[in-house]
Amino acid sequence: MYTEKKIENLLRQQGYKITPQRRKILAAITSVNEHMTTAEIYDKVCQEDPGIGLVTIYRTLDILTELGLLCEVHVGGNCRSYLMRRPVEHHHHLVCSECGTVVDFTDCDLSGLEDRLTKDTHFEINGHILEFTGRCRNCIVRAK
Amino acid sequence: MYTEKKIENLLRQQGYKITPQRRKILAAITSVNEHMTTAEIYDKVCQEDPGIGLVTIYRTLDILTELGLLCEVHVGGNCRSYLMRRPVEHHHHLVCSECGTVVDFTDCDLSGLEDRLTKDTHFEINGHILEFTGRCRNCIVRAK
DNA sequence: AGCTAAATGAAAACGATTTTCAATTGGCAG
DNA sequence: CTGCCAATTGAAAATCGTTTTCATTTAGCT
Repeated sequence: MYTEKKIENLLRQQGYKITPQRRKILAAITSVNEHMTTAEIYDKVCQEDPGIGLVTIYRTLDILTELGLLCEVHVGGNCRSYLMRRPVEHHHHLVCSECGTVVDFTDCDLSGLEDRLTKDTHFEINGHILEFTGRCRNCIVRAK
Repeated sequence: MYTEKKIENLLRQQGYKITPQRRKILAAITSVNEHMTTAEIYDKVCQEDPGIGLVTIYRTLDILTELGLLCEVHVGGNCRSYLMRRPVEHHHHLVCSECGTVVDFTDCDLSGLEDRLTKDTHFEINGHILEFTGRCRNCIVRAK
């Protein structure tokens, strides 16, 4: 689990400056346990600091993504890429196609499949995306 | 496997008209066994009919996607959604992060994982995305 | 306190996709 | 075969999310 402070130190270590804007962005991201789109993060930060530029959000999110502190959800017909909070450990998503709720899970044993694919295709596999889609409990109940 | 004719009939059945433009788009898509972006499909169709509008490509691809005759690849940092050919059968992708080559594979036994997730989360799971990323044989060789 | 490279915000640029709208056309009805 | 009308088309403009540009500000070392 990354605290705001830890992330700040990480940024400093990498030579990035700690600006008030970045502090607010970190505060926004770490305060929420849900997946958020860029726009949602922007909105949240704006509540604190209406003067902040959307560009700054993008730039900061880019840095955080590059450092592996954030990751993205790849789901949905239009393929909008949703940013989400702290992965660190390898994990996956279960996404409700009705309300967008995202549940994380970590264990996925794909090593057997990966081995077979490596053998068949001679690819050097270095990662995978695994996402389940469905309807969450709430949406099932609501539909009745 | 869908032939051009079969797709035309499917469209007709659904009340869509068969126009010369749509014929050319179908010809382009069915003639290629590779994954193509919208732009690539557009280019290909343009070789046949330079007058065709990109809009028409988009509209036709939307229809075909809705009818389940096409699907998309969800991979890559910027999450560009690549359109590709005829899925019909459930399948997955192995994508080279360097050159973009896509290899399909069909078998993925995720039923155990799916069962466990259903039990844990009470989601009604109805699908999944599984994509491996890596470097293809060519790119590995080239890098040496 | 002063300096400098990094960071910021506004505006413009951008690429992919969608909407608008007037003109055209496929395909059924007569 | 002909006419009609809703569906389809293409051009242009609009839109969306993201990136670039650039002049101004600022974090953080000296």
